[in-house]
Amino acid sequence: MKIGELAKATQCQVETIRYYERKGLLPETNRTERNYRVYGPGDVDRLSFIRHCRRLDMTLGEISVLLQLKDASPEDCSSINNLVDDHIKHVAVRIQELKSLHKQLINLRNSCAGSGSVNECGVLSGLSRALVEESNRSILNDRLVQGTHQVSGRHKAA
Amino acid sequence: MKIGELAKATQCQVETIRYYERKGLLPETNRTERNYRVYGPGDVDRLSFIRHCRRLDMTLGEISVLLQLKDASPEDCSSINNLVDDHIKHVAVRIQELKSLHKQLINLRNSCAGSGSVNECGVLSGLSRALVEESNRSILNDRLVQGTHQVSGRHKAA
DNA sequence: CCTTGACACTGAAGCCGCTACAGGGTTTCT
DNA sequence: AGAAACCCTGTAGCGGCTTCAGTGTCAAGG
Repeated sequence: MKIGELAKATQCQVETIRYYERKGLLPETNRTERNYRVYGPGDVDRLSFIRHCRRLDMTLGEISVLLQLKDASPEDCSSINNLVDDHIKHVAVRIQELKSLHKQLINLRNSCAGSGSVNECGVLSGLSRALVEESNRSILNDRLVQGTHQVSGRHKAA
Repeated sequence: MKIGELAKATQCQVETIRYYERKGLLPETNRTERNYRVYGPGDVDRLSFIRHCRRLDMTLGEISVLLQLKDASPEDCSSINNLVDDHIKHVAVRIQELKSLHKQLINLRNSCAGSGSVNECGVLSGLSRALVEESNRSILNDRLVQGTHQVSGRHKAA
């Protein structure tokens, strides 16, 4: 099968496949006489695996490690489980951060009395002040949160 | 005051200040004879505002809009509130996505019986299959989640 | 047989919000 | 006077792609 067919089979964009190849997640394939990449069912499996991992928000680095463990088929699965456990922790931390953020934003929003002028509004002045509440200060503290906004490429395309 | 002092006053890195200037969030300042940027108290306010917004994970685009509204001081604050409301929605959506993700990961992790071989483990095979549960399928569906992993620059520095 | 359109290829640049570095000049302190 | 600490510009890097420019290939229809 050619790259376009693989793309359809895995719900993945053609460019993304080539990108994964460059990054070493997919092996370099055989080529046709005319230099087209040729894939087999094993490639569908491997790419599906990668995409599922990405959907679980693992980094390409983590996925790389998983693929190596998978390829090596070691005796026990503890290294895989450790990786997954770590990832679960990442996600849990992000959720806590975002919850704290959400709380702060709601507080901020509530500081607007109604439809008065900006000067009376409280939201802008709230933004001018440090508005970290006592609530979750220890978590959010001084760091930036990041990651609320989705990268939109896939959505536009799909 | 010079750029380093502004940086200290706002807990912001010097390079970030110059970056904001390039991006148009901070105006181009006066310069000394020797071409050093010179800032006043108004700049501290403006940069603090920007940093607080960033701490609330707004994009520079959103902050730009807020700054314009702030500068223009319109009659009512509804446009500001709308922006903040939208942002709150973004955050809420991200939290839901991450919760669903977390659930899926826990399920995946539980599919490992114990310390058997990888073949029996279930985690890898789970990753090979689509493992979106019925639970939150509508939300996560086919899209990538992203943003679990923090960009670490600031932490290293601080 | 020729054209049109869909597909394939490479390489480079763009997105976000910075960070970091190279390679200079200036100021401040000892 | 010399060293450390600051300032400047410009460029490249991070992740995970996307997009674009420019070219080549292939199957179907007129």
